[in-house]
Amino acid sequence: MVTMSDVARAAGVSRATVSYALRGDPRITESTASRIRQVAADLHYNANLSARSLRSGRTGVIGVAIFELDRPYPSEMGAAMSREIARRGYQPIVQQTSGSKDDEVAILRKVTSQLCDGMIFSPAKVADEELRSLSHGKPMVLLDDLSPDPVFDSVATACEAGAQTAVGHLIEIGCRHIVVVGAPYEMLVEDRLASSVRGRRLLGSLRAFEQADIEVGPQNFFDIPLWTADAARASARRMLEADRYRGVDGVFCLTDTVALGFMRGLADCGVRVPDDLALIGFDGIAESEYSIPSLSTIRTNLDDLSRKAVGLLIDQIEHDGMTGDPQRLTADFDLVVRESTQR
Amino acid sequence: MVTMSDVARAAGVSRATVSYALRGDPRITESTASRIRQVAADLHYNANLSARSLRSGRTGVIGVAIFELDRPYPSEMGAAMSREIARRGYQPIVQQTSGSKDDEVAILRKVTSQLCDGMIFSPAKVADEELRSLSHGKPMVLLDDLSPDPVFDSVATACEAGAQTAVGHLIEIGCRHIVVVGAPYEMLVEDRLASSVRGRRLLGSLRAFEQADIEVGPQNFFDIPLWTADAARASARRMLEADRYRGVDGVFCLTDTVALGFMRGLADCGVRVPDDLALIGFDGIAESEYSIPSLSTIRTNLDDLSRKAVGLLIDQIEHDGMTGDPQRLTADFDLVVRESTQR
DNA sequence: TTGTAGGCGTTATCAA
DNA sequence: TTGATAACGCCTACAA
Repeated sequence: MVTMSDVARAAGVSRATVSYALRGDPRITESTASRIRQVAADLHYNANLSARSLRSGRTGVIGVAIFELDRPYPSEMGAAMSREIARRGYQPIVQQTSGSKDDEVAILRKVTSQLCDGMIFSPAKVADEELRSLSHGKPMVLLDDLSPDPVFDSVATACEAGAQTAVGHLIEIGCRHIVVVGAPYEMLVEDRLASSVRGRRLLGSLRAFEQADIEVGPQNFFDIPLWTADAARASARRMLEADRYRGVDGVFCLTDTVALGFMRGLADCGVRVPDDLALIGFDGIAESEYSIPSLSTIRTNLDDLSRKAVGLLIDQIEHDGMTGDPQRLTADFDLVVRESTQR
Repeated sequence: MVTMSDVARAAGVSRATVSYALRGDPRITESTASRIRQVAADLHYNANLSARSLRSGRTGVIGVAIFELDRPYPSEMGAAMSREIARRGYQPIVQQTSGSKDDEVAILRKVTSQLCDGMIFSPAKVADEELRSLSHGKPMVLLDDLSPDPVFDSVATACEAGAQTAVGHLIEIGCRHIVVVGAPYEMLVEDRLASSVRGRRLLGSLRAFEQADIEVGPQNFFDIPLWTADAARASARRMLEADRYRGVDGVFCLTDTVALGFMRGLADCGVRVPDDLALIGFDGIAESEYSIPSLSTIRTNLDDLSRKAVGLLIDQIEHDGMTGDPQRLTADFDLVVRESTQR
């Protein structure tokens, strides 16, 4: 390994001079500095991150922890975050939490507080208070943290407004019996506070029903065991066969992945979209554009989400922590109308 | 921050003893060790990775650099690698190279050689020799590195055998005019050595044609500008309108993403799959199971790929470098027959 | 404008 | 079985 001392020796200066020169400190003359840069390049010198970090407490790395790397929405989000982090001059690293609490904790302990100057984190299992102690004061921005008593800055997707728009769209194109797929009716009662993404999207749906003076009951909600394409596909038949859902002509799936799985399940049963039934999703994943039929959806603007999240985080990093109360921003979204709701 | 000294003081022992105890060194009595672990836990002590790494040269982190985080195949691969790395007791981090050479180089210089004990890397733009110097002797395993003169251990997808199986399947179900989408006919001549994934898949296709005594020409190959769903979708119409491809009844797309985009493009033109035209892809991404119609494909076994790649890498890490010549393994695959080739 | 020196938290080598 | 001590490579006051 070639160290700073090697560069210093080769350039005939001291280690300190090399350090200053490479970091662009103005006190070193340009001629000396450029000679040193040349020597460093010739020797393939690379500053040792561990040493620098040990000494300065900075690594220039920002971490992004997402749920599952192999699901479309989280991975598109991770990609957008990575691009924005790089654009802001930091090195992005991505990790998957797999939704297990142990993984979340391990990542926080080992990686965040060690390798990263800050972290963008989407907490699934770890509570806000625990996060605070795990973060050891390191800057952190949360995604879709809906806890009533936030500890960190956060950015949320527009769950309520988006869901309201989705269901509103179904109503507008003339659907008479609309079902929201992905959460049970009972949840409306239990989680009226809507401290989860599911709850928030449910709430937004309810708003749309209320606004159109549509009375809702269990027949307007259909739960599935997991938000996966598999579960959604299998569930479609169950819904079609249930008396309660007879005559459904419009479905809002709480995510695009669920929508695509559900659409596939409908195809398995010979139900045509949009002819027999209109379908809309939520997220705006890439596949929604290429599916047959293409899927209408509420598209979260991931560039906007990333800009907001990374912006908040870098503010914290560069100003030594949060200034004032935790902020909560919301990402832009738009309604994308495609074939699946074309009547 | 709570350091080792704090733990040592609180436990009434020296720093060295703490270090040994926490790392399970047998020379510390179990009673002392467990007392120290208790104290460390009480104080929420976390070993400082930078310091540990500076001193020992190990971080316990393995990096995975993939092309694009938001494309299905790379992201599924990243997820599988992450799981395998974690299973082997290391911390996985993932980075996207975006296919730009600068990004690849930056990641190698800043992250690999610094934060990671080793790296799994899929080189797009950087040549083997350059990699060697960038890696600074750090363990590395490459994916789909087909250079004739390998420098690193690598794992490849079964491009040739897979493509041969795919085209063979189309022939078997009775297709008479088969087109390979994703590379031009001319490439067959230019790249007979097949030092790229594209070339290898082309070569495999050719084998299948030869084996069935089918003469091939430009009418059996159709190039698209990029391996994206977008480009594939737009290209479908162009192919259907070209004289040369009149009467096509079977298509092998060089990746699933291309296949799904192409299928969408066929739908745009009113061509039905599989009735008018059978279609098969390559990779085995999750969406291929849920598309309408579902997509037949050559599925790369990502668990097998990960086990092989991570296995090779950890061998290098734990035995201080490669032993002997670079190895080249190949991942298992299987043919998955679905609706798109059901006749 | 450049050099000297001390220390960041850990691990490894000794010595006790 | 444990403890003192010297690195690891870099950064930064401070001295020259």
